[in-house]
Amino acid sequence: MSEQPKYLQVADILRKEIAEGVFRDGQTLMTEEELRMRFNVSRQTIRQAIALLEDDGLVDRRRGSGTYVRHGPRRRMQGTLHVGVVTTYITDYIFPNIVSGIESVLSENGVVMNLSATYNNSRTERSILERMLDGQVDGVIVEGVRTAQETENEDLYRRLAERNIPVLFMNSYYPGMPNVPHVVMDDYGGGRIAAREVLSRGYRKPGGMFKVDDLQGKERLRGFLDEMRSAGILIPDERLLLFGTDERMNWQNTREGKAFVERLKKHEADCVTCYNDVFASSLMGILQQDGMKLPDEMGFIGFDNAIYAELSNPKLTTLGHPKEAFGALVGEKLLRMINGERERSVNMAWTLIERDSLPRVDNL
Amino acid sequence: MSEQPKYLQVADILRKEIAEGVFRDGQTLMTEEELRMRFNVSRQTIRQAIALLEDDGLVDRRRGSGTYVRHGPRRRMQGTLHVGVVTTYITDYIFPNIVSGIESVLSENGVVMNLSATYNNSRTERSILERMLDGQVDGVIVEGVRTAQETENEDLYRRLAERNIPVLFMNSYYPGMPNVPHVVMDDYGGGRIAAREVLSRGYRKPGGMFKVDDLQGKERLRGFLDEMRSAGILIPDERLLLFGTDERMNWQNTREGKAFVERLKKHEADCVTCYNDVFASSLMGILQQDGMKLPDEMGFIGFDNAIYAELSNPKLTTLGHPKEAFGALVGEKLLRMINGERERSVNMAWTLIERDSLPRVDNL
DNA sequence: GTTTATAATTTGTGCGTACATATCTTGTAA
DNA sequence: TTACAAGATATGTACGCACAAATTATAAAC
Repeated sequence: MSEQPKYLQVADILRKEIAEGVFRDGQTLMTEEELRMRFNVSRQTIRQAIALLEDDGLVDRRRGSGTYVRHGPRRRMQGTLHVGVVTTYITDYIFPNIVSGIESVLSENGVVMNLSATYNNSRTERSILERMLDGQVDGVIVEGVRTAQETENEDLYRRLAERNIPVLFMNSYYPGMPNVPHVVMDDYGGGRIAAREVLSRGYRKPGGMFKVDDLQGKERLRGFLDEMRSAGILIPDERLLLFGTDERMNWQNTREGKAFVERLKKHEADCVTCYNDVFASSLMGILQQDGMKLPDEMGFIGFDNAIYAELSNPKLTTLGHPKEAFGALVGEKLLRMINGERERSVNMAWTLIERDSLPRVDNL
Repeated sequence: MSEQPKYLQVADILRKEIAEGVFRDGQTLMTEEELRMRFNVSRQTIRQAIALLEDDGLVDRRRGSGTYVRHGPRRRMQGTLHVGVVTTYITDYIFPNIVSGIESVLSENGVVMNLSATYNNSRTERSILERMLDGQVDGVIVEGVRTAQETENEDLYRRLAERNIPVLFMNSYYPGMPNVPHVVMDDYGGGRIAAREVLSRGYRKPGGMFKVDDLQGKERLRGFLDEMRSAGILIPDERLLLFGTDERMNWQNTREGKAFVERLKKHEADCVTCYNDVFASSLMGILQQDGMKLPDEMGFIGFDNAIYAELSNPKLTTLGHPKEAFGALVGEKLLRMINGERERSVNMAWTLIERDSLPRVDNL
């Protein structure tokens, strides 16, 4: 009684042993009677502990037969497999395309998809993952939330791992969890491609704006700066705008945002590499409203090749995200993981899509 | 011991009494001791029964205080509300728009949406609803599956009702469950509008193709035929093609489908009212491929005003589904239901959207 | 060797008791 | 009236026992 109730202690020990694979060979867990003697508690206490494991879907009890550890693919007898998909947004931007790619693979395989959005909020992510743990999903695809920081939800991911529920990160992952595979774009490489493109087209005062509270933005920025540096160009802070998710919707109203725009109007930079196409078209619109002629006076390059890229004026030169193909790969990978295969992480390559926003310029 | 274990019997009785609102006034359920005397069983048995109710989220136990019946809005202490949304499809057709409308309302209110698709399969619907029952959702929005037939899943809807989890049907509902409110389009009225439109533009040999295994199609067809009849026109079977979800993807390869197309090519009808825009544009394409000049040789009218309506050639005249506004209304209604209000069913009106596929014709 | 009856094993149900711990109520003192 | 302490009340934990019901292993019979 010292600290925790006995049945919880017993449950924790068994949980750990199951995770470690102690019971892998023999299909059966020890008998209640054996456990009773081992832990020197009453049988009711043992039963209380095992009930917890059963709730978690870790073991199956069969009257007259024994208690069996569920391991490997947890296919319920006649039930359909369920996969939870947790993205930051659902109906915006390129997410419908990615989700569509995932869904087509899952539905072709008779797997039900269960889709939720975190809105890049860690507590929402927590709430969603808790529900997934309650609801017995067979696999989870997650787009990490503010992955530049440590996640508060590592305990939930650990519980998923304890239950042998495969987890696959997409777009963005938590570096603190190296054992969980991910499928992401090669953001560092993308940053380098963007930088190289900017330079090769003759720009000499490159600037950039990046969201840096997720890995994508951090890596894109890092690649961008690295490539610039290796070309002998050091970008001063005045030509960079860094911001987080919370400033996303109204970065242009922040002090830093306004100052940045003012500096651009004075032509302190001759082009801007943008975190993604939303910000690129938003920034272009602001500058145009203030009378700047684009793309003549300033060049722009974005990421993702979203609809904005086609609709904006000038049309955006951008790095193309495979979207549907990306989602399909993610779905296929998770299905293989559910079937017990070990999967490696993937960094997909970007494709440059040349449009009108980054024309070649002549510098004396 | 006769039939069922005692603890199950006790649980069932309590479940029923809770559903009937016996404990509504006093916030607290009877104490374990009182229940023990009432049912004349041991306290352990009572606890076993109450544990089941707790798993279902029907009651809350507080050590030192008592056992409380959860009724009305089940807001978990600090947790976020979760709403399950079950549609037939997610990424196709007008569903992204409807879902987007729902999502915007829910996310504005800090409610997490949990989206799944049935693919119009009753067993998939069952599997999804079971997961929702496990995972403690606070409300459910469902698009009924093949609502022209009885549903096999009425038991699950009953369990949702027992737990005071509000359910709202959208687009299509089960007539056998009159107590569950729904938000649908006025499909019967839409059928009449389409018929009136066809007649007023001078068509004299109207035909139609309808999916009739869901309420929408049945009602659209009924309204269409009623309006025709009241105008003195009886449509022979040869000018109608009726089919179900399973024939959806390749109706044109079925015997009936082929025969129907052949009759159209012989101009046995001068216009076709179609279940929705997918079928309208699909049918137009087939006829055009066979050399028919549209819309001169045959008129078409669809339902829903999906993208197809804009993209097809000729552009489709169709009845406009409000999509986002529809979804928003659905979301708002469910939120009110979660807050304990009683909501009435809604039939939303269609708006005729005139494009090019149903031109006025001159008949001698 | 196969079948069938029997016994042993294992989990499920049910009762009773005791004490722990959190909460609520009541009474007393300031 | 407020604050605090003691007691009453309710659920939580833990033990023990007995028997039921399903499964599995064993032994006997053909």
